[in-house]
Amino acid sequence: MVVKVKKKARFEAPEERRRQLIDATVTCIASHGISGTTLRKVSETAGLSLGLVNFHFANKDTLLHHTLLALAEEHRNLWKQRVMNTELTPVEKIYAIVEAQFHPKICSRKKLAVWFAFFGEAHHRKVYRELTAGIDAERMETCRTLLQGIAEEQTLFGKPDEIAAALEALFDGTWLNILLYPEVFKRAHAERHVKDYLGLVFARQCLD
Amino acid sequence: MVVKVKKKARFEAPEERRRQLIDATVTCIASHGISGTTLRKVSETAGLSLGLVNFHFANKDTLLHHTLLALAEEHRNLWKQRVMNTELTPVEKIYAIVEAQFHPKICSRKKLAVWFAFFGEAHHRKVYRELTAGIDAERMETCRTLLQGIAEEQTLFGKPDEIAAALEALFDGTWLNILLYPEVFKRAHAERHVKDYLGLVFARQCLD
Amino acid sequence: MVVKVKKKARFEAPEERRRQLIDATVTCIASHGISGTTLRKVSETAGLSLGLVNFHFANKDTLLHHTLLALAEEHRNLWKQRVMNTELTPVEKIYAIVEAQFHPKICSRKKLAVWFAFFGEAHHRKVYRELTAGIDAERMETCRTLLQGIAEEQTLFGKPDEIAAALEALFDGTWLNILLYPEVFKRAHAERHVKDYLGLVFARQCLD
Amino acid sequence: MVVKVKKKARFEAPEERRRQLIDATVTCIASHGISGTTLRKVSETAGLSLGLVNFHFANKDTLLHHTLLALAEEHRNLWKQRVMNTELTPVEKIYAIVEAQFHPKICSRKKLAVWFAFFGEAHHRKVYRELTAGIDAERMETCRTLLQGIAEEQTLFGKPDEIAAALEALFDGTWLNILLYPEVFKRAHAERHVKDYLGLVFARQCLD
DNA sequence: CATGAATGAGTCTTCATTCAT
DNA sequence: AATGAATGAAGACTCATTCAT
Repeated sequence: MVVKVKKKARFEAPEERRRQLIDATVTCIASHGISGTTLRKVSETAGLSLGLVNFHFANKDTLLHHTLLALAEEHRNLWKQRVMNTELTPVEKIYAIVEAQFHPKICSRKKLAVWFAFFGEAHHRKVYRELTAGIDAERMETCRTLLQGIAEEQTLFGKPDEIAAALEALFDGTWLNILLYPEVFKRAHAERHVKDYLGLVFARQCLD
Repeated sequence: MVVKVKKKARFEAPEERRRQLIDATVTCIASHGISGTTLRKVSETAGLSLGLVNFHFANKDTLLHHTLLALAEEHRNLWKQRVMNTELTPVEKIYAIVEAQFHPKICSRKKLAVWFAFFGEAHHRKVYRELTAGIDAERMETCRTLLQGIAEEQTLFGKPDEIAAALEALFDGTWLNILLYPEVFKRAHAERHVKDYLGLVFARQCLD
Repeated sequence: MVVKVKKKARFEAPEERRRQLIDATVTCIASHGISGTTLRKVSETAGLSLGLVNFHFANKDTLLHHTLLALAEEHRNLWKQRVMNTELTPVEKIYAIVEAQFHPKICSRKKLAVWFAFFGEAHHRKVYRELTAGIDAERMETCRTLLQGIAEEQTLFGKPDEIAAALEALFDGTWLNILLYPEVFKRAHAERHVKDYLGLVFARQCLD
Repeated sequence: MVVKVKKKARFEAPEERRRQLIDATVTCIASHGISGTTLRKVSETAGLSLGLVNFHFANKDTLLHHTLLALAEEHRNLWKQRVMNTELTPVEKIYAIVEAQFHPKICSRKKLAVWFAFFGEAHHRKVYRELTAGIDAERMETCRTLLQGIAEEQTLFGKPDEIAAALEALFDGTWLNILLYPEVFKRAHAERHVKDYLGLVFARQCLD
């Protein structure tokens, strides 16, 4: 005799469902890449039915779009909130941005994998640019402005523009190293390397 | 009466065929990513028949494998040959490695796209590691050794280990920026930023 | 505090609801065909909720069934009422049937589209037959009987049976032409053509 | 033990394959309508694999397109060839067109079902118009021209334009009746009715 | 009565791979 | 060696239907 088991998750708040699906998408992208992230795998990972994905997100692209946005906003919120803190000096704010970059919530291998999944295919790169170019530019501009302010106070080895650009490159490059060779490159190392670079730029060694 | 016209490219040297197919694969990955690179597209791009792809490469994975290897070896050959040059000082060798990294043959957007295609998906990342971890390690180790040698001669702001690691990160990070925002980040800028970093490390500013 | 705003159309008379849904179904079938008529589209067209459709009609087939019946009955009522009119001569009654066939309420492109939607698929053709074969036969039989009566009074060029059959064919064929090429074939033309045919049959030309 | 049965149909001439698939499509549309004609059913009906359909026809729409064209051309070839016959009088040519319309090869229920399948849905109606409006117009124009020629020789009850239009309507209407009520309406009856109509138009009865 | 989230079977389409020629 | 027709598994997406609220 067949006993109908009561399905677990019906009638959740819509926002909650979307969040569940986005989380599952992050997990899937991390494991299988974007093209290997099938809607079936996402639904299974989320413990929901296949059709539900398309009910809450018009199509796969929309789901990916929201997944990327969710990560981008989580990251921005983290460093923005720190930069807003009026008690910090400009130098401290820059360091805070570095720390946000390598914060465990942001710099988990799972999430790094998602970023690089978007970087890995021309189509998704375009989507990435459309969605987050602004956020990237905002962070870089923030750094540049802070550096400019610092430059008025102390010697800076390098132009603010170029230091900001190098910083972005270090952020991305260390992320990639962590993703590729996690046994060798750890979050703490990455943070250290970037801070060491800033140490050179802020010329503490020479000033002393 | 029907006369069978002889097809253009039959009975070419097998090595030539494989090279053609690998080039076509690079082009396809750059345009459509790995998952969007179908064997049909590769064969059409190469101007060859579909069956030929599976004839020369057991399967798609093997084709990708050889494509990655071809790029990795091209890159290694470039910097190795320069580092071998006994007329260069260690400092010059390091700069030569940087120049190789941003050489137009290596650092074209097409080829960058291929690298990041492999970085973008867990499965391909694994392949990448298996095939090129050695090459990456070799380059980093070479830098480290050179830096160690330099450290015996002059003040170095940073430990050779960490400078080598930061250098790798800068390489990858600048590549990514070039790939993502080609209008903003150019090869020449990238090279400049890395060299500026080395300038800080080699402490020229302070020494002078 | 949240105040639940009363939705516009709740607790309407059930018959009214069904009528709304049938009208929406007609509209949808005309635009998208039967298979393109989804319950969601019907509910949206009617401005009602999705669940309501299945509440008032057991399933899609039932909804289609009632939609067809509604059109068939509307048509029958129109010609029946005219044929009942005891003041008309048999010839006038036949003409009245023709006029009913091309009455704007019956012969709108929207409704023609629905008829031919049912004709277009074996399954729906079967449904059509089950529901309206009787109505079709009734109309044809009415014509035949009228023609038979007329034949006793005047020369008729053709047998009542066959004239009735030809009439049916003309009805359907002109409808199809209006549906297919509305710029070329208008309701008025169609009516004219059928009446011209009757003119030949009733042999006015020869009698005069 | 599993014995691999040799698959029957490999490497047929491409044109032959397309013909097989079109035939299967006609069969499927007749049984299940256009929306019920799945590529799987088509491939099974043809005894071929699913993927092959999309190999020979870019997509379902293209397959339908070619199916419709095949029927339309078969029909046109039949009446055209007869009208070309210089030994026939204009009246005989008109009758030949009628006979072509009800020729067993053209007027099989299977093929009628396909025509009305296209008539039954707005989207397919549009396709039908785009593909065969010219053929329809050509046939009607041919009739009109023939009738005009006849009118110069003998009394014609009706204007050539309108007779041609009525003829088209009779063609379509009788086809529909055959499709809907095959037990009642037979090909032979339909042909008879149309010829009777022409008999009235050509006014034999009155002339005698 | 009414709602709309949830389900899952079914459809079109793509594509790596095979293999007769 | 070379070709490209053929295969079938797998993916995105749709939709009738159910059902908790």
